[in-house]
Amino acid sequence: MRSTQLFSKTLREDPAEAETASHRLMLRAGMISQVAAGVYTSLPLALRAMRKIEAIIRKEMDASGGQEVRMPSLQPVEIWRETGREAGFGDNLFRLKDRRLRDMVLAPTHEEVVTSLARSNISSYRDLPSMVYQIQTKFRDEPRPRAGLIRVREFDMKDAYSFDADEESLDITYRKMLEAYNTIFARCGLPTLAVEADSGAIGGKDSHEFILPAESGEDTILTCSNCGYAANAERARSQKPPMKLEPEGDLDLVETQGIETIQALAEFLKIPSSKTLKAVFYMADGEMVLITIRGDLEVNEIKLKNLLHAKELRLATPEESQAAGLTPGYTSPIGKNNVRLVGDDSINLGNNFAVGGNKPGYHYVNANFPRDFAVETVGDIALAEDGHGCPVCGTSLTTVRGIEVGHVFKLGTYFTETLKANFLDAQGQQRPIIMGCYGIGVGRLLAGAIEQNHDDKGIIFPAPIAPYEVHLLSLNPQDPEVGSAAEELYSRLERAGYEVLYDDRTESAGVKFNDADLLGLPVRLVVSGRNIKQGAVEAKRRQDAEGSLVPLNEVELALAKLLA
RNA sequence: CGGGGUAUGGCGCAGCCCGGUAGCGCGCUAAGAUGGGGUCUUAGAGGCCCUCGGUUCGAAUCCGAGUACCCCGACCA
Repeated sequence: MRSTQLFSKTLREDPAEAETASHRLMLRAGMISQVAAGVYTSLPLALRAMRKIEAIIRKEMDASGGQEVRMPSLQPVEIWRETGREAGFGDNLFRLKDRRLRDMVLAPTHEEVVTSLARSNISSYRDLPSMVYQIQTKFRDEPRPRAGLIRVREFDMKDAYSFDADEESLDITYRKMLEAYNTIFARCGLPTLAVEADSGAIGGKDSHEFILPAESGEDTILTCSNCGYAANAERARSQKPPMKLEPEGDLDLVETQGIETIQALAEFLKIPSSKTLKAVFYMADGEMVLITIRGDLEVNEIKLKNLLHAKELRLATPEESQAAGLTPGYTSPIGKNNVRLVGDDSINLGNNFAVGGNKPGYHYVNANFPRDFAVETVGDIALAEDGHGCPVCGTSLTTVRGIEVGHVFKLGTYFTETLKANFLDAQGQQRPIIMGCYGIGVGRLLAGAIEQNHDDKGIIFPAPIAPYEVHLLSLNPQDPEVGSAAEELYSRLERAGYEVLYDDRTESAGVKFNDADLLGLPVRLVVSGRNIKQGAVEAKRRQDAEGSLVPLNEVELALAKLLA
């Protein structure tokens, strides 16, 4: 491709709206163009990179026994009602009406349709296991699209769905997919971390996310450098900092006028925050729940939601707390019987806690569980944090920020049961098919790749997903000698099958070098008067500081080395 | 949904406080010079100043109501 013909242009200045590196660079490089919040046009350079990612994905999915299909985005709302996910997705679901005023949705994912498909195509254990996948557009009305292609409302996703007869078979499929995913990301030149993840409201046993480490990422991961444990903070378990047990003291009420936060309480009483218990008020499916957790820990709402089997969970409003007789800053579970009481298991780690006095201006000291208060349920509902112990080996956990680029889960039989996708087993019994699903965000992976691979001058594309392999610059194409040498080299490389972006513009050398750095193609070839005099071109990899002169007739040899 | 911010040629911005019919840089067009890190000169083209309403002889500018986009949060009492 000649630069003079390329549809998009680079920008000399940073677009004002873009703060995240990948967003800024993709706009400047002329890869994407915004249409609305979270809605983008992919220009030729971005599309080529995405096609390369897709090709890698297809190859691995096919190799794992997947068969490509194409399901529609436009779907009747009824199947979403059947599975309960019309409500589940809520406002994230794009809705529209057709001309007969029937309710339709733009699909955010395809479990409903694929399960219906399985119902009509799979009837016997002989049809299992099997897997279909597609690379197709998803629509999700995200509350807050952000950072260019990182979080958008319309995006391409590879989604695969597996069908198995039993759990053992699903295990095999699942492990095969974990491997395929590792291969895909490795082949894209992108190191990812497979981490344990929350499987969401639908349930299912195992779930892993593939995280691309990046500072700008939205996910927080806890990892153990010793045993390799890695989990999303949403569900990570941890060994909470232990506290020495003391001889139990007598429960006592002390005056603490104006002391309303854990921090103030700890300072006032000259004790660590881990010697306090804090009370947090939630509404779980409309019911007030009082959470008690050690003062140095935070509530993990996802863990809490899972523990309570709640559909909807949110913090209680001040009015709701008031109505339940809970005094902000001074509440404890002691003597409470008008609300549900739930405790984090940290209430067992330590004793003689300071807790709210249940009247303004007072706190109890030496509160002990279960001597002084009861709770309906005790469970792990605390957020795992940097420095906590690894749940497997006890080593101190560290946190990493990252971008979720893939997610795999064992779905089990939720969809096949509600949509009655059964098969006949060898004994002639009807049983629900067991499903797994596996997604990769193509555009997000591209953005993540740039997030991870750039410097202050621009993108540094991993070779396997670069829009072109070679950036051929002709400095001063007006010069007949340079011009014809560059033209010859260009057509020679094209014929040899290289993907070349040929900067044939009559721009100054500086402009061309800067644009080449911005686009970040793996190898840059420079044809100039001074190189040609020596019968050579300069070859330089984007990530290297210096290039080297290569004789004209050895360019292919050099490229083979530099692109390896 | 809550908070903050922005909206003026393709991009980045000034002008607004103090109302008088729009300007700068980049990019674009043309010509010439230059030719290894955003080079220089000259001449041009390009704007319902987000929308609607109001005030006024007159509104990019003042007032009101919208809309869009960006950022933060959606979490501890």
